[in-house]
Amino acid sequence: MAIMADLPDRSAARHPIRVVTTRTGLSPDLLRAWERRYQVVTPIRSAGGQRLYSDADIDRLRLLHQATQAGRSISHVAQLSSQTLTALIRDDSAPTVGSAALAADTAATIESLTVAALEAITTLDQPGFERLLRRAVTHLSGPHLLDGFIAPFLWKIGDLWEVGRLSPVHEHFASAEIRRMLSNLVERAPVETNAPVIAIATPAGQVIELGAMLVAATAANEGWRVIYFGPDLPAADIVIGAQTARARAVAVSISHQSTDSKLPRELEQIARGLEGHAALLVGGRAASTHGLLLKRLGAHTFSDLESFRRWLQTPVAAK
Amino acid sequence: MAIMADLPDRSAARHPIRVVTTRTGLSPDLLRAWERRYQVVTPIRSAGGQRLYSDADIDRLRLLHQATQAGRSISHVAQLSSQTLTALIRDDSAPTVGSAALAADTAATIESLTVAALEAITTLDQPGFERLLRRAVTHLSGPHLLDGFIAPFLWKIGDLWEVGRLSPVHEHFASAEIRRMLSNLVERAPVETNAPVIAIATPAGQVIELGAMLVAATAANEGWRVIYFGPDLPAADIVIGAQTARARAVAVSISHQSTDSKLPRELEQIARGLEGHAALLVGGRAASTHGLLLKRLGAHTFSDLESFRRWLQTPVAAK
DNA sequence: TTATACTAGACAAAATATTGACAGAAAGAC
DNA sequence: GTCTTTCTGTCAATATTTTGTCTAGTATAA
Repeated sequence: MAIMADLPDRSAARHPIRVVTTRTGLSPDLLRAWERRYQVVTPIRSAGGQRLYSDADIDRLRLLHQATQAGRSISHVAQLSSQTLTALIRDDSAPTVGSAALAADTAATIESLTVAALEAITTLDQPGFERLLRRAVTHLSGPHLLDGFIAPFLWKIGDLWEVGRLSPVHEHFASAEIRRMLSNLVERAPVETNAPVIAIATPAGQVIELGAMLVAATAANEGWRVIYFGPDLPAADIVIGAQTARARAVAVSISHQSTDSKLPRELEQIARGLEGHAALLVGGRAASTHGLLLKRLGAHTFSDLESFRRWLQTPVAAK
Repeated sequence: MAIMADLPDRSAARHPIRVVTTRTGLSPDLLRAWERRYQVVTPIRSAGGQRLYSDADIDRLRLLHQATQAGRSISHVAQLSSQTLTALIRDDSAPTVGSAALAADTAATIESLTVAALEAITTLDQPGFERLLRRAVTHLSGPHLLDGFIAPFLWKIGDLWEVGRLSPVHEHFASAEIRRMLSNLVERAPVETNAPVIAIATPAGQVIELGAMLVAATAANEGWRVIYFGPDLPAADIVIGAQTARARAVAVSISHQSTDSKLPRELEQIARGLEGHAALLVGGRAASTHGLLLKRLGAHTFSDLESFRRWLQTPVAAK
């Protein structure tokens, strides 16, 4: 799968401070201050002495950012392990009594996670599946989690379902759990107050919502403020919503491809309604079907999360 | 055990006053006043002299908060042990849960929350709405939150939507946010390992899911283990799911009442499939429409969350 | 050459702590 | 019942700590 191909490079990649700033929402000054005062991370240096951050560094900085946003002082959380941090953040965002202990099993690869998750789904083992998802969130972060685990996993479930190896209960159960996990992810992503807004929905007639939720999680992960409208929303309403929320971009997900649909008309209406105010992004399994139309409308289409993520990362000014 | 070594040391985790404020709902001033006057807790201090609370401190403060809200004065309960407090609170809250009368201040809280929430929805103020929901979760507990705030609020939105005062965007937006909050509630509810299992779904043709989520949150709140299948699931699959998960009860929510539906046949099929293994509970706006049929099938029907909650509370042996 | 990054030091804003005070509510005394 | 007295939550003033940002001068990268 093309998505998987460029994953390995990611762990070796190093990023200058500018990139870290856009991805974490922390200013360069603050990054240096944290490093100087508390050694929160220790990026390697280039030949000339400039900082080069790893993906792990960025993940850690994100966690620290969330912790401080939850009211903790940087000096107290700076030395904590990533695991402790995730546990803290989870509890912080849940004012209700959270007494569940975090399961800290051995680090699990995506492969073993997938196997175990499929097992949990077929036996409808709710606590087990929830534990697995939580473990995935703890051990994989950002792109690895979404592009590398969740998206392929959903594909797999879809395939098994079509073949008849999984019944609708299993698919429903998995969807509900994954949906909860994703919406939590969106909720907990650190967002700056002046972050650009992206509105996410599924056009009228499209009731499958998981693709849209993946998109939402990705956008939140890249520092955008997400306003999520859910599935099956008429074009006119998508436009109203985008305007009211002052969205910089509108992403719609199309996964089901019906023959007699009024989808083209809906898409056209959205594009015209947004004209100039916001970019229209279209993704999902059935997006490419309407490629020509979308190109004419000036919309961006995406075949995978990776390219969508890249679009999100390009500076807003360039759009 | 090697695994334990990796566990974040929860007991060692310390929290600054701001975090305690959000978790307990007590203002910083009040926290300091209680400590100064009655030594309700004695947090350790950081090098700079700032308070650092333990998890136990937070638990104790929560108990004290509940006790005072139940009408006891802080000076009387400040010295009591946590056990005594728990017993007190249980006795205090027991009578009020059943009665329809809300405490005056609770009613006021709900009123102001409702007004603010409607405002946030119409302006599509995502951060604001999220903040409101979080505040609701901290300030209202269990029945008050669900029966008293969320359920009526959903009705209100539905009404406004029918009248045309709210457009589908607003309704979609509110639904997505509330759904997230409810699924969080389910996830965080403390569940004992041998708790009875309840499966929750919406029959085929019923795509409105919020009623089912309310039911799920209520059940989780009453200590049941919830397995959630989501909307639009065929009868045969509901039965399979209930059996696989060894559910003691199956709750289905019917909110949409269509004329030509195959709903009666679906309900009948579920009832026959469960025969003897699990109780069938039917709720939702349109449940009463099928009252006769359901009675004949031996199903329990509920017109509100309150009666549903009572059923959940009756000892399992009696069923 | 121009934009970006680095160090070191300084500074202002934000959060917390302490003490003392005050108004309304609750409890007791008469 | 009415009148203290006590209790309780909140607020103000001030001091201290913590934190994020800024400046100045220098160096690196494209």
